[in-house]
Amino acid sequence: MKNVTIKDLAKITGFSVATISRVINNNGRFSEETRGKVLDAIEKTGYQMNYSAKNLRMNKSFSIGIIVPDISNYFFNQLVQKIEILLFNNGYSTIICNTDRSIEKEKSYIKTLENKGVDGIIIVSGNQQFKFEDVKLPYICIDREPLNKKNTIFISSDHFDGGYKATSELIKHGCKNPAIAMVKDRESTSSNLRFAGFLKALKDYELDFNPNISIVYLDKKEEVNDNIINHLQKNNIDGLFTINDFIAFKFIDKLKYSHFNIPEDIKIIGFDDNYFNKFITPKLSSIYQDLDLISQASVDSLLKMLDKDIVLGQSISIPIEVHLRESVVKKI
Amino acid sequence: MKNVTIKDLAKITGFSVATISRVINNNGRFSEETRGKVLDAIEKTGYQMNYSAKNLRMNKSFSIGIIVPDISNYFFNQLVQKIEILLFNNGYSTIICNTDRSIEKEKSYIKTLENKGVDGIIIVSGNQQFKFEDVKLPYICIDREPLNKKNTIFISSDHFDGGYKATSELIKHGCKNPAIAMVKDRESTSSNLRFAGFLKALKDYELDFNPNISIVYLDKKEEVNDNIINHLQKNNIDGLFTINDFIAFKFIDKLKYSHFNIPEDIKIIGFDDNYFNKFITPKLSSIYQDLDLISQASVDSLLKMLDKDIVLGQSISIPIEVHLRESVVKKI
DNA sequence: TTGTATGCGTTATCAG
DNA sequence: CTGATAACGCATACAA
Repeated sequence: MKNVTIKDLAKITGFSVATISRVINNNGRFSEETRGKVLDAIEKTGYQMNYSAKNLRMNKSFSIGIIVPDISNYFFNQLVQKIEILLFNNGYSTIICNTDRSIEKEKSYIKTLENKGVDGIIIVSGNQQFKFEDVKLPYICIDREPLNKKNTIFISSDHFDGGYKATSELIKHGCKNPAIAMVKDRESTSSNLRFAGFLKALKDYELDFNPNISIVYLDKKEEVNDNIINHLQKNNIDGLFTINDFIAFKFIDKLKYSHFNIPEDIKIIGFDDNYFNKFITPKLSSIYQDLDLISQASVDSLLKMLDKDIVLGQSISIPIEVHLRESVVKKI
Repeated sequence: MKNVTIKDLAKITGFSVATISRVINNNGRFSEETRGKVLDAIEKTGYQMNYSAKNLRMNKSFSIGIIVPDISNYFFNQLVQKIEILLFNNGYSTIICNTDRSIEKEKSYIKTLENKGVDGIIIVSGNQQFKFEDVKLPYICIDREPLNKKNTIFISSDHFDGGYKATSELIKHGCKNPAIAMVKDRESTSSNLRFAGFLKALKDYELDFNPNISIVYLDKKEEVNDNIINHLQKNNIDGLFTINDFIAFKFIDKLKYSHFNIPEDIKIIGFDDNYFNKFITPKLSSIYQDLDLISQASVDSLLKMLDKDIVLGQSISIPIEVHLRESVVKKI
């Protein structure tokens, strides 16, 4: 059964393909009667638009690429899912590219995406080193501040505020010697800002900052080993702001086999507010990022960008929320 | 800067577009010398294939739709991610459709996918009622047994074995009165088989089955409420096989506020082996599904199907594994 | 308000 | 081994 085309519709209705096309796209002018007849024919034949032809003709592909460091991470996979749905509802397909935090992969993916003819790209977080000077497609950045903001939109949670509030909560609940746990050599706009927020809180509450003590570095595999636990013990760390929830999970798990009690001896707060925070023991406090707002803003901006209907160079900041649970306050 | 096309390459090299096309696709015959020249020109110009044109001409789209009941579910989102990567590596884009377990949405998505011109569809789990008689595209089924297997491939973990082994482990570890927890009115091939495995285990170990006691139904929101806990208490349920890990999480959370201790008073085992099982207290036992094998088999089958290089009607069964943890055995 | 004709970039057929 | 050309389905400039 051959697919029916506008040519067939033309034959059936007696109009020309041009008129059919106009009715379908609702542009140009035609009589109501014509519209009715064409719509009838479409109904009867089950006509379906051939998007390859349309795309070729209009030089569009109705697909968007999204570049993300690590799709197994809660925040990223939620974000991708939400963006995917929003784009789908706008008629776009989403092509997901997982870089494994490798700059080479990122570059190669961007090439592939250009090659595939996507209409635009959403770049999520990732290593700061890579510049986008040579990306010709419209793109927006989530959580990674581009060096040159002139021709893009930058969307991000207020990570500085998140780091600040996370640390402040630890201090307000009695921590005299809080530390931050982060991954060695993993630089990103968002983690840098969270760290800056951490520092600012220490300063505002007049606590000392000693980089050798107050920063707990994990290796790339994010392993929490005995050395790290010893470090906490030796230096009387009584509060821990982990750069994300997943790392907090690993600390909580490891600390079960130590002399630390949470939150009595050490309080912990993470970032992202993973769905499972409520199900671990103790329930994990965290900084909540509004995934719905972020994805909505991203898709809106990108689609407007495609329509050249937006001023470039903007930065959009999404507020965070503190979600306090047992890992900081026993009774909640 | 206009995109360079094979026409430009033809002009540059002095060959015809036909020859250029042959070299690019490596079909037909041409001299090594020709190939070299063309490849040079491609290199120099940075030529990129226009897939819309190719797709139009070849009546292909190099995109695949995947229909999934609930992307927020661990098993489904992992599966989708893995399939997405495999397809991408084969040059295909993936269009993800989340049905929210609604048959209407499912039907409408299938229409949209046909409309978008995808080359094939992967259908994951979902309600059994829907028939695929009218799906014209090639499709494969994961975890949902199609009524008519003649023109598809059916891929699934061995859910019966999973249900059997989960229940057997409870019994072997001392449960005299195990129950199964499942969602009311959510019929799927996989949950039916898990349930069948549960029944078979009871029978083999000569335990009674009383549907009013041994089946714990949750409502669609999967809420574990006080009534349910009372039911466990009143009927001396000492083992619980939950139809997935997520429901197990909710039980574990709720049971913390009851007189039950896990695993002393009641043992729990789930299904899917969620990544977070290791991080909750007690660590959750589960039936592990091999997501890599499932996704690999699915993509392989579908791609072969597109090449008409596979015998239809096959069923592929993927073995499961029991992962025992603290929720069944205290020391592991 | 409608029709005609052209071209988007590619592949495939046929002829040389 | 290579070239000329038609065709894929659609949108649009221009003509009527």
